[in-house]
Amino acid sequence: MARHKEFDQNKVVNKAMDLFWSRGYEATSVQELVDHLGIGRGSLYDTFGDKRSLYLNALDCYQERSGVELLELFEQTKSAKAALQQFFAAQIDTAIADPAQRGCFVVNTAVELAPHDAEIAEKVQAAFGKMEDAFCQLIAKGQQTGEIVSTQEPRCLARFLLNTLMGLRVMSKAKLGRKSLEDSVTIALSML
Amino acid sequence: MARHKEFDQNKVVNKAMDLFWSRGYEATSVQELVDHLGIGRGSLYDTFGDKRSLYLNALDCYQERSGVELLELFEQTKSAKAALQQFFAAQIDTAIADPAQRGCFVVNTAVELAPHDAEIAEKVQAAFGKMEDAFCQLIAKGQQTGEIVSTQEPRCLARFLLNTLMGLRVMSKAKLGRKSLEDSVTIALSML
DNA sequence: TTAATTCTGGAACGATAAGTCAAGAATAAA
DNA sequence: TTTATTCTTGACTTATCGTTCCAGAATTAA
Repeated sequence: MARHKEFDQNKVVNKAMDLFWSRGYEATSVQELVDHLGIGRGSLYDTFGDKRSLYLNALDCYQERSGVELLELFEQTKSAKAALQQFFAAQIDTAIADPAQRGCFVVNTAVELAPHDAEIAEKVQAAFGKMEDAFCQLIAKGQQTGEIVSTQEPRCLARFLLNTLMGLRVMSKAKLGRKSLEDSVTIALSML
Repeated sequence: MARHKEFDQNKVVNKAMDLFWSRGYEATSVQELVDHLGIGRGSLYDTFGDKRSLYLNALDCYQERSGVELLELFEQTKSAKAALQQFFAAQIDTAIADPAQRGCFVVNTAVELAPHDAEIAEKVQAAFGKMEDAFCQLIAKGQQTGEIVSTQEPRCLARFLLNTLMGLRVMSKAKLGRKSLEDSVTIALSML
């Protein structure tokens, strides 16, 4: 009866994520979105409702993506400790390599929007919770095999690691140099 | 020859800081500033130039304020370790008590503006550097008295603590509950 | 081919943005 | 008191904001 959408909704959300991620919510105008997404203004509003809903879509998209990364981290055959070391090293590499210093979309959202938007705050909390859980499982695994010290609760250590990660993602916004980030990670992981 | 300013410039900058701190740069309009500052639009532009310059003034004001806090931390007679514990505990209390979840103005600035504004990025770097230096001196002092382990370089430990603090200030944006923050701090400080 | 439906792009909307400016009030030196 | 200067106020400008709407192109079922 009717024609199909001419654009791939998933690709459009990914492009929107790029913009929101690098510029933030307020600093990104709908006009910029229209230009960058390659679809018309009307299509944007028909498909997503409004700017905020598009942002929520982009946020979900990001979380899905980083969820996959976490799953890979968790399921790899290496030791838990090595997996964590590799994970944090990759975080530093990514942060240093990004010329736009986008940091982490969830952290950016937490800082810019969470205090003023309850629905977004919930999403941010959920994202943090997921990461904490992943760390927690990995640590518990490492404690069972004995390669991670058992003097601390896995949950507490997971929170500590999550906190370290969030710190990293802030520091990487300010071009502090690789050494600063590595020092923090080295000491944090020596805790395990 | 001419009349004086009717308003106290310092107080006005402090009020501007309040607004920028809780809403961020982009989400704060000049009209809101005018309403909240209690001065006219013209006075604002005559005195500060533009919105961005007023923001820079507010940022300086904030750094000055937290610089004083750090100095007090450093100069108190207690042990270095106790001073750090007290400092982080106070950070948590402040974060939990703030209904607006403003977090840290420097962190907010780092996330929202530093990647797109070189001058602001420099200010943020300077602020981070100051904190790192303060931590470093305190740690060195603690290592001299033997109450802090000397197995790590003071500079590295300082970076680690700074990272922990930045993490805290992000986590506090998302209403994660006191326990999460305390777990992170407890483990981080057990490193010393 | 026709009719029903949906998508598209851009014009247009009212609201609000940041920033300017001029006119009058206030002040201090002469 | 006069005069020169500065401050304050709010209306104004220009541009852009997010959003709505519509006319026409595109598509598919009948």
